[in-house]
Amino acid sequence: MKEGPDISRVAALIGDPARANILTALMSGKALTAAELAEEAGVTPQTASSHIARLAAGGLVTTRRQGRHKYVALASDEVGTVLESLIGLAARSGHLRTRTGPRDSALRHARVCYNHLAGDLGVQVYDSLTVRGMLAPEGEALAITHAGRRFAEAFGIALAPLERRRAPLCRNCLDWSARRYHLGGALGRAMLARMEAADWLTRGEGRVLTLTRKGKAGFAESFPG
Amino acid sequence: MKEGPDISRVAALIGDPARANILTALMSGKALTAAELAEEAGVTPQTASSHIARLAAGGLVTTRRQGRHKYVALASDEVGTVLESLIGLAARSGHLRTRTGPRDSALRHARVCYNHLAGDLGVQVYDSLTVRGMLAPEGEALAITHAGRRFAEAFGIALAPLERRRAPLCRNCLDWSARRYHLGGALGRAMLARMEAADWLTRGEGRVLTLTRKGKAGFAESFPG
DNA sequence: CAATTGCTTCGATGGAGGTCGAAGGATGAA
DNA sequence: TTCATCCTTCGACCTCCATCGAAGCAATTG
Repeated sequence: MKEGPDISRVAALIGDPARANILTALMSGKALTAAELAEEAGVTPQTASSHIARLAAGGLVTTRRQGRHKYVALASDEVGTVLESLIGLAARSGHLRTRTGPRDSALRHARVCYNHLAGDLGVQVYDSLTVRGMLAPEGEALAITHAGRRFAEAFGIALAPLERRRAPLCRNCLDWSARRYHLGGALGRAMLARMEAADWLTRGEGRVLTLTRKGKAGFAESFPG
Repeated sequence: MKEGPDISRVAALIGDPARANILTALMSGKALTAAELAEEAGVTPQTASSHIARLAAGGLVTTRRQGRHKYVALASDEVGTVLESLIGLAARSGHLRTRTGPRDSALRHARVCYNHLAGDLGVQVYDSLTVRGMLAPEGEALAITHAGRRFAEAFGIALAPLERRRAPLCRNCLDWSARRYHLGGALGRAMLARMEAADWLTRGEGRVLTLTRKGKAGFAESFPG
């Protein structure tokens, strides 16, 4: 009937609430077991099993058996990118959930977005780096400056191995809660890993990140407003 | 149950084949009437009317009455971007349609992708500009060089007004048919408009573009391999 | 070897929604 | 006004599929 790839199949996969919850939970970047995903999605293990099988058949997730556990993860960065762009579009179109849970405010403050830092804290980092000339946004694109490279190395991040990969080093990532940009890409992931290693942040339930006392001081010093 | 914008609602809207066809047809950038969309989607006018109402309620399209016609268009560039990224994901995940129509090969050669040039011809332009140092890709980002600015102005494109807009000037757009990048963004749109004005290309059925004799010579001269 | 845990398959149920025929506006043309 | 065209609403049908109970398989534990 029409030409091109069948976009509706992929969209229909994401279009079920239970599957969307599963995919959203996987955006933390961690591999989760089928039982955990069932809990996240609010369905029974049987139902989750069927959904996971569909997502895997559709190429959106990969599964790996380990003992009697089945670990599920997003199939690629591209899937995560598509999900984030859908979240952005949904937020702008006013498709907010009717029920906002108690974790909501904590999520707005600091959360994981495919292994990089998002939320108000992520926006603060982005703004601080941009104002001080470490990052150079050009439209939707984002480049790192020489000053930014020095800063990253001083922060404990080796840029060279990150740049050898095909994935972009810096990427503007649109924050659905703040409607502002935060730092994605390989550098964003490396920075979050560094912050976790330095005990600035601890992972809470789901995608929530909690700021430690040490982190509070560290952010104020390294990323002044 | 979960936090954040409701991604599944938007995805479910795109997830119906008829609606996906409608949205894909609108990616030409033109506003189409309800009857035309019904034809494109392969459903009756009643069904199309219902789908259009849902898409409008979901914020994906805008409608405008003009006489007894109802013109439908994508609501924003962001919707087009999400659709393209979904097309890319679908193509990589192997969700190709079972039936490939006769227009398929023409589409692979040259087509409209949200008002800029895509297909083999679009990739040729992109590669030619990149090799000759007019465009500077950095990861997923894309910048225009000084040489590129001179080239664009000589091609009859005033860059200043384009840069005042918030939308990016250059954007890498992933081609589902060639799996390579072509030039999107404001500059991509301006170049296609210029090519059409110069009678290099004519719009065929749907998103198909046909190369004229004049255009054949023009491409060979302006965008040598 | 049980017993327990984690996942999957099968079958039945129920609901959501896509589809079109028929009829009813709404707009413009003759 | 009358007609034709375009779109919409209503109602009925029907398919698809999400969901869960029950049972079965697989792997670890005692």
